[in-house]
Amino acid sequence: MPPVHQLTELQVTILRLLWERGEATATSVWEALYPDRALAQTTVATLLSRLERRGVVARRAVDRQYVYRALVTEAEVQQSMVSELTERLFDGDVTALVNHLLTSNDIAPGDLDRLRDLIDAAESRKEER
Amino acid sequence: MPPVHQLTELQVTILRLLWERGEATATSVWEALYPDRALAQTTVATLLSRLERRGVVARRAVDRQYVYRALVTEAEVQQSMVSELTERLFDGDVTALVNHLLTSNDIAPGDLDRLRDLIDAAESRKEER
DNA sequence: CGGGTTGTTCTACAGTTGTAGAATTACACC
DNA sequence: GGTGTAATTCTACAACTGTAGAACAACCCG
Repeated sequence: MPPVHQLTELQVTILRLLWERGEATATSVWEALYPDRALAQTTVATLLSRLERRGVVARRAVDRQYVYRALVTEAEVQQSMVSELTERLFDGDVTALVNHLLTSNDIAPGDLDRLRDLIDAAESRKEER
Repeated sequence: MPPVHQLTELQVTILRLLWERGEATATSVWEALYPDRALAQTTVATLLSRLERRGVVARRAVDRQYVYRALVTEAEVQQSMVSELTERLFDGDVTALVNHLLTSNDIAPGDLDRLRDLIDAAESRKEER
């Protein structure tokens, strides 16, 4: 697994499409993006080429076009970006991050119960080992 | 409060120093950074100037130097960067983020109990309103 | 007053990103 | 076999970032 370090918003957006679909051509990525971001096709092609050069995605030739797929998993990117952010903004203190999330307004009423369940699940996973 | 959008790692590192200290001269920021990142003093000065131009920090002249202070609060930056990340990587689902954190190895044994307390606290805050 | 010291600003440069037109390639079909 | 058509690659550019030397300003001290 290559070092993911940081990806920009647009790069992640593209990766998400690849994760969802497994594989996709440049054109189909462009189409999927279009409603939100009306980029030129060549722009998307450029982005994908650069990601390929960086080793973030790979491609294979099919017919007359390339089909791209992600070389990094969603979990890997989440892992590295979240821990980067935790480190940077919360001094590595995960509970501080969670506390921030709880204090923010982004929490829906039912979420709190779901979180308790998640914590219980995490606990039993821990005990198992 | 100005739109913070995204800040790079180094920019946040500098801001953190300003938050800790309230105010700081370019030189003292440089000194504090030095053990970790051996930058030239002029580099740090450049960074601070640019942040000032962007309205992220302000400065006032004292003696023969400038004293910088942050114009954005730590909470604001956390807010905007975390929700940005949640949006981007977890489709805005905060519980998915927390779940990721719980599943990762960054959780210390005692953290789970602390999190339960935090959830309880969040709940009573919610009920109060 | 002259020169060293210290801090700030200017200028510069390479790398990355978002952006996309221009050029090229390769088919597919008449 | 010539010509659209569709895709890829090349080239370009502005903005931002990390990086820092060079130049400048202002003070302090002898």
